[in-house]
Amino acid sequence: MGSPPDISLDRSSPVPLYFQVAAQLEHAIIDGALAPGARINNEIAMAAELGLSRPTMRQAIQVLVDKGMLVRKRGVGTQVVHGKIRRSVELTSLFDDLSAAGKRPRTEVLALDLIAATDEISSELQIAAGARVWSLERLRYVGDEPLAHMHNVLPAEVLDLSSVDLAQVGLYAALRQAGVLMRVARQRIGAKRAETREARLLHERRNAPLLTMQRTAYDDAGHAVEYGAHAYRPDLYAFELTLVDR
Amino acid sequence: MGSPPDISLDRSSPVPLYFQVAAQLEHAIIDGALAPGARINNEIAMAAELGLSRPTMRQAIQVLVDKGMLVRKRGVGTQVVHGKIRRSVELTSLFDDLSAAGKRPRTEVLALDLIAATDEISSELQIAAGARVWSLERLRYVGDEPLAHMHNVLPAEVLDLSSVDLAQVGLYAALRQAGVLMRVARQRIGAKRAETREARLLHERRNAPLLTMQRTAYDDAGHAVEYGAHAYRPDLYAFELTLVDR
DNA sequence: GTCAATACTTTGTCAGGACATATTGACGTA
DNA sequence: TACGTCAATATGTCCTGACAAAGTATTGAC
Repeated sequence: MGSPPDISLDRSSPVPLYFQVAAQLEHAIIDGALAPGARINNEIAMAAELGLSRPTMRQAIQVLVDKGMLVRKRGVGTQVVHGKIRRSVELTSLFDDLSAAGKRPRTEVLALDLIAATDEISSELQIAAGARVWSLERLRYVGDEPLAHMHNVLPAEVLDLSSVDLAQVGLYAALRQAGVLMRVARQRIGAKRAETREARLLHERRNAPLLTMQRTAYDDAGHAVEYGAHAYRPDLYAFELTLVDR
Repeated sequence: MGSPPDISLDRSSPVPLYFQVAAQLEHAIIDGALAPGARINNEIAMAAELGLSRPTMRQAIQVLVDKGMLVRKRGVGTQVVHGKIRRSVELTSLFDDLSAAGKRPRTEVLALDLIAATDEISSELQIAAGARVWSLERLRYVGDEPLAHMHNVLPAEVLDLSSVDLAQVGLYAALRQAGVLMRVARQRIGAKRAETREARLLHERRNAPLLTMQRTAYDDAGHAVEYGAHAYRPDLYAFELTLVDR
């Protein structure tokens, strides 16, 4: 068994105990104090050391199992996953992703219009055909190079996009600021040829391969709040994710 | 509150109670007995009706929350997610996926060799350079059309691939049959141009866009058991996934 | 030395209980 | 009508306790 990392709990904090433990274990893994392949102490002993109940300890460990950082085996114990963990699948925007990766994304708003939803859009967003929606077209740059061409559609009543500085704020951050809690997204990742306009926007040749993603995002009441169709330059972007089989 | 679906429990079954409940709730959602947007009964009442403890009921619901089929809100209740749920992100092979989708996948093995791991392969699989690995190259068809060109590499000691009928059995099924429990995979999805040979294999034009995926899969002890590099025809395949923000 | 049985270890499942927190609706007041 | 307050509702967190199941180590017999 590995020696336990230094975990301290603040019982007066509003942050749940299980979350505090999970966060500190996660740091220990990321910092290397818990090495890949290392066995951590058993959950009964750890719970006793920290003065927690076992289900609380289990819940903390489960958070990291879900992130793919720990694996558990009945009769054996819990081990740090070998190999580099990139990130779990998360419901974040490209702006959030690039920012988190230390890249300074820059956004150019190509068009923002309040339009009537087409049949396709109304079907995706499950709203009445002809309902008012924001249609937002943007280019996202990293450095001097355009990385993504993005078209997003949102029901008008979700938020007033005209009052958001979309060159500075990612779309999802704006939704969060407006109190929209996104909980579920359906996503489809594919590839296509760059058409003439899009190729020009993305500094690629016509017919160059582009990585594509369509997404419909739903809030915590289950209402569709965004439909997006994005195209990315594959030399500048890829979807990296860690899958965990429970 | 919606009326509770008809849930029956077999307490003599080895299947955990929480799993039985989750499965039946899932069927109720898929069959339409629980409509999108519908509120399900509160967890305390449901636990009482089923003669379960509340944590067990919570665990069942959590399974479906993790699958993106239910959303929970404190003070309000638990609701079926609006919108069609495709599937959660799962650690499955393309063969499994296509089979589950009712498509009859056909496989053509192009090459199977026992080779010495290159530096790149040994780095990905975290094995010694020069160690023995299986190198497997295949084409996967749906109907008469090739859908994917796949190259997979596995450490030799994981299983003996030469004794597997890879035209009939998916690679992951073979690993499972050999007792390998895959738990975590790192995946990278991108796009590229089809090179000459690959284009010919996939019945595409040279330089056509292909959807790509590289994957390293780890077993439940954290050992890398597979590295794969796949290319798909984007007209025949896309990655569809449902993200859940917990 | 090998193999089978047993004991030990550790996670998985389940129960019952209590309190905290967020949400919503009803009601009262200005 | 609008706003504030309060109670009811429902999930979120945490605790104690017990048994089951899977994996590993140890021991004894051959």
